[in-house]
Amino acid sequence: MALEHAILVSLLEKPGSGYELARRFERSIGYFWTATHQQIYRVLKRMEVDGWVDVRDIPQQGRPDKKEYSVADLGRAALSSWLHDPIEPESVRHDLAVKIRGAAFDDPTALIREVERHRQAHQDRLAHYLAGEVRDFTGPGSPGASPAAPQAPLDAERELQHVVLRGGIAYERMMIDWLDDVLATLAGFGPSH
Amino acid sequence: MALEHAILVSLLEKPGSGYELARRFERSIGYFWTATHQQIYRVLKRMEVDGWVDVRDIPQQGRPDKKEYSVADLGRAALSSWLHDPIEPESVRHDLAVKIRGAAFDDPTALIREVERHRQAHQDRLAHYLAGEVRDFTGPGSPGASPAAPQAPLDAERELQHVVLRGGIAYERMMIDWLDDVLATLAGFGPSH
DNA sequence: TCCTGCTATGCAACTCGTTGCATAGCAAGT
DNA sequence: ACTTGCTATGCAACGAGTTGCATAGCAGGA
Repeated sequence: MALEHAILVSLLEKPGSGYELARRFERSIGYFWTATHQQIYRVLKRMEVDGWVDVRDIPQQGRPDKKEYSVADLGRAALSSWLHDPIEPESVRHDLAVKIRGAAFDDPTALIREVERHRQAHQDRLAHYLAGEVRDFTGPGSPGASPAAPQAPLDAERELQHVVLRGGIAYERMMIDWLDDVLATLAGFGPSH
Repeated sequence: MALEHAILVSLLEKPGSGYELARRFERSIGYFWTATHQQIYRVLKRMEVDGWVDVRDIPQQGRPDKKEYSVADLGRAALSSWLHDPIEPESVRHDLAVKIRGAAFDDPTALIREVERHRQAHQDRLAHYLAGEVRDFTGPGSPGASPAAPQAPLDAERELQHVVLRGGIAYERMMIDWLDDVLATLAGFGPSH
């Protein structure tokens, strides 16, 4: 299980409340690990009991109080130990691939709209990623860096976030290309024209 | 939930026992949908109760009897209805991406071996896919097809399996390229040399 | 002979993930 | 005045997935 680890990473990048975490899991880290607010609250509570995170009650005006969580030493240690543990090649769940194979036993052309919807979703996400890349990873510290600054361990966090984002971009591009391939294949069946 | 649908597709492609299904879920369809024998037996039993599949007891010699499942009309209908239902853009779980972002708060270079392991796993799977492609999707019926045969709806099953496999190939290639990018990024940190 | 490993099926316990619902104050639009 | 929507947290129930274990016969190697 790695939701707790994803939460630790997110809290290390920036402390925040369960609610804020839930929203990060709709963007950013959420593109690589999904979680609902329910899971997050439940796991945060357990992590608090286990001493992985510290809580601070923050009164707010005009809105409910929030509990700001930050990573405790025990949490850092737990993350470190997880990082040093090898993990298995992750398991995949592609509903769409199952549908495509299943379409052979139904009307293949009926899948076209569905595939087009997915293609659009990937296109949107790609645009989103690219915008984020321009926003967060161009400018100061990126191209050649200032000649004086050593740059080496300077911003590991930033560079690692960037390489993960590049992975997301590559993934979306591949999906769009593949879905085009799927559409071309589906178009080869039943002359709906 | 779609395990039942994945099972229906697999049984339509070829009837078989729970055990055989479990092994298919380690190869072939399993690259797009994972399941253990436990899940499969449990779900198969429910599908039998619901009348989605038919069972035939097949005595064997030298080994235990097996129950061969095949898809019943109700199952076909259930699959068809699922195929016509739109599904959400699938949720992803990339442990490795979480690890990479987490490495910023630990020793990034310690991840290199892990990433190399994953790269190797993807390389192996790619080789496996490519071998399967040559084996199953070259030769009779593929390149231009015989001029006499209409070919259009002739082998939808085969063509759809092929396009899914091409997706797997594209995915593995993308991952290998991305992991190279990750390795290059990690190598930019801590001079372990 | 014993141990390992394969086919073949299954139970029980547990954890993880999902869905529906509930509370509660404030802001902003109709 | 009413409704919608946002921040913020949480319970309860259920369904899905994982892990450990059990049975049972046969094949093959040490």
